[in-house]
Amino acid sequence: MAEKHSLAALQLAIMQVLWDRREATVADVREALATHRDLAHTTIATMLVKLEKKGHVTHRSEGRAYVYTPVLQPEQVKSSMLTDLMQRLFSGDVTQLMTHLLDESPVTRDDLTRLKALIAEKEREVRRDR
Amino acid sequence: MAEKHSLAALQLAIMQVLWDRREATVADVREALATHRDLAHTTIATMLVKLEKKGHVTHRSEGRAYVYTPVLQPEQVKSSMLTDLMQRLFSGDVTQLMTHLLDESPVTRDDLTRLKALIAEKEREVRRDR
DNA sequence: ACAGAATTACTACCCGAGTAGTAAATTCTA
DNA sequence: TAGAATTTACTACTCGGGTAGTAATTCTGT
Repeated sequence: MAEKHSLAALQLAIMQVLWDRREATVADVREALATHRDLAHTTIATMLVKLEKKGHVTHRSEGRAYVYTPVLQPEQVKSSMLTDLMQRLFSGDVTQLMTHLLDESPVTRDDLTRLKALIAEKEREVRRDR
Repeated sequence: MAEKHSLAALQLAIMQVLWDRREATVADVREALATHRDLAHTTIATMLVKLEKKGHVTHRSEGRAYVYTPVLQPEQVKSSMLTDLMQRLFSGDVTQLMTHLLDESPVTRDDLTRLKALIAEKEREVRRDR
């Protein structure tokens, strides 16, 4: 039962950093995002507090600074968000989503090859699991 | 060039109604959503005003009431939102998205069969188009 | 013609994301 | 050890989604 783990843009960006490094201080996060956006130190700090309030991260003290760690795995959050969108846009129907994707986004020959491989793999799994 | 046509939950629900019926009054929308949620007439009205301000709908007067029509096709909006999420979650990589989908969501044997068909179809298209 | 129903216009709130300043505490450094 | 730098705590503000009340207007049935 996928919970409501949806995150908005900046919050997700912050989580990505935490997932990447397994843990990070405010300064770390800020620096990691610096290439894209120059945010105030306090902005990141505020966001981390909010993320902690929502249960997405925890922190421990280390010297003067807080070291934040993610609580959930990226897969969980991504699943949650994807499922959410799939629900809203395609009534939760995977096939519909895929159809749309194949029709409306630029899919290369390579992508198709990879997809076929993925599906073959998945078929083997399904067969094995039952 | 997918613009920023993202819509939040209620706004999307309203658009779905408009797409379904091609046009609708506030009362129509309200009634259509009534099974799920009992919103005040004015809530829908406010939302439609906001949607109009964003360019998602237009209206014409018909008697005492406004008849609203969608400006964009559902595919455009869905593409935009899906692309958006794909960007944020999977750096815009279709294959990654698909992989995640196959790994983390409940995909039935039937789904797989349908997907294979879709891909075969798409391959024919790609071959033809070049 | 008029009471009542329907409808839009306007206003107001709450909430969470995002953004950041200021104050206070802590730590580093010359 | 005094001053500079770092960092958290607290506060505040904007913006958009969501929600709806009240007022004004317009129809509609009797």
